[in-house]
Amino acid sequence: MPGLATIPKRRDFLLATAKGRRSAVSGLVLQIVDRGDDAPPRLGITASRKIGNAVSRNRAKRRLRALAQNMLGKDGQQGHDYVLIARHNTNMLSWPELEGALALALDRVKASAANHQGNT
RNA sequence: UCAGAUGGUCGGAUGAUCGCUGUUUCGGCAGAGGAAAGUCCGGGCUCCAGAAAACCACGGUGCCGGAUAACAUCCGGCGAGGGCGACCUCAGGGAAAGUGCCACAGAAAACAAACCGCCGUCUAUGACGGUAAGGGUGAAACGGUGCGGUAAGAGCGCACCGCGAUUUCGGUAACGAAAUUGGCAGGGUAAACCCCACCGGGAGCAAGACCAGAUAGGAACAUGAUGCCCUUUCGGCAAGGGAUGGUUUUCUCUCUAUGUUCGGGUAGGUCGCUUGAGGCGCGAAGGCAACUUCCGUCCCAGAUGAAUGGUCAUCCAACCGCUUAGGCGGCAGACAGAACCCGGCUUAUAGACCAUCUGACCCU
Repeated sequence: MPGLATIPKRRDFLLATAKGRRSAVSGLVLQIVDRGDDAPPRLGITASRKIGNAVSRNRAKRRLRALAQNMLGKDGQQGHDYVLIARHNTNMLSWPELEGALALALDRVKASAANHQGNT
C-alpha cells in the first residue's frame, strides 16, 4: 500500500489533541500520539473554517497531505498517529518553506520526547 | 468610429515528475461547476398501510393562451409605465359585498361639508339663504378645457377629451375598434383584514433496507385484556387500532396489545448510489416560439475525516509601477469544491469571444 493510512474517527482526533505531543510552527501544527501498537503510522489532516472558504480549506488539506506523503511516508514511526492542522498562512508559504516547517516541527517533537524519556 | 440594446459561448494552456478514488480484458480508461453556492420553488425516490372524497382551518398562486412530469419556470400575446430608438420594467383578479387606516397642513379626507370670497334678502360692522367658478392647504378636494348661461354659480346646456353602460365587429381569450347612450356612478390603500377562482397530506438519503456486535427482541408501572362460527390449525364475521392540521364517509389491506418510565448501545459494514423527465448531432418532421415526435450515437465523478491532486518549468491573459511607442519590472490567476438525483429561480463572477439590432458622427 503506497499511501499512508488515514484516521477515520473523530475520537482519535480528539485523543491527539488531548494527549499528543504538539509543535506549532509557521504554516502548520503537528500533533503526534503513540497508540502503543505495531500497526503502520496513520495520518489525519484538519483545516478549520478559520482557513477560509471550502476551496481554501481543500487546497490546504491537499498540500499538507502531499507534504506528509513525501516526508512521513519514509520516516513515520510504527504505532503513531500524526495529525496536521492547517493554519491561516498554509496556502501562502512556498513549498520549500512548508517542507522546512514540517522538518522543524518533527525535530522539536522528537527532542521533547527524548527529554521526556530522559526525565523518567 | 463612438455610445448602447438583446441573445449566446468560454471561463487558463502545455510539458515533466510524485500521488489519490473508481473501474478493468491488468495494457489501460475515467475523475468538480456554470453557478457544484443560497436551500427559495417544483418533481422523482423512501418511510409514515393503499386509494377515493367532503367540510373547516392553514399556506400558496393570481391579465390571457400555450409548453411541461410539475412549478412561483419558460414561450407567445394583451394592458399599464419608461426610453429618440433597439428595448426594458410590472405582486397586472375584485375597492358600486363588508370592516379598517389615511400623519402634518387644511374650513372640510368622504352618510358629507362653507374658512375667506362671490350673489341675494332683511330689522344691516350683523343674521339668514344661494353658490364648489376663485383663494388658500395637501400626495390626493366630488371629472378637465372652452363657449353659452346665471343674481352669483353649478354638466344647468353644448363641443372635444376622460369615465360608465349597451350594441355591433375583430380575436380561442386577455383585449381592441366603432356606434349609440348616461350628465358622471364618484379619493387612495387588497406586499390591511377580506371576497372570488385554482392548487396543496407530512417528514426527509442521518430517508430507508439488510448484516454483525452488545448482560439483549431487558425490567417496572398504568390501561385494556377480545366475543361468535369451527374438534384443532387454517379461515370467516364483529369490536378496536394502524396518516402525522382537525372532523367525517366509503373500499381494500394489516395487527391483537398500547402507552409511559428506568437501564444499556450506536451512528461498524453492505445496499440505497448513479442509465437518467440523461448528454451529444448546425440529423429529419411539426410549431412564430417554449417544446414535441422520430432517427443515430455515447456511457460522461460516485467519495464517506470525504478521491477528483501536490510540486516545478514555459507560455497566455489580467492588475500595479515606469515609459512617447516598442518594451521592462513586480504581483499572482474572477467567483468558487459534487455528497440521492433531476427541472427552475436567486445571488457571486477577473476577463475573452461571437451573432443580431439601435442611435449619433464621417465618407460615398
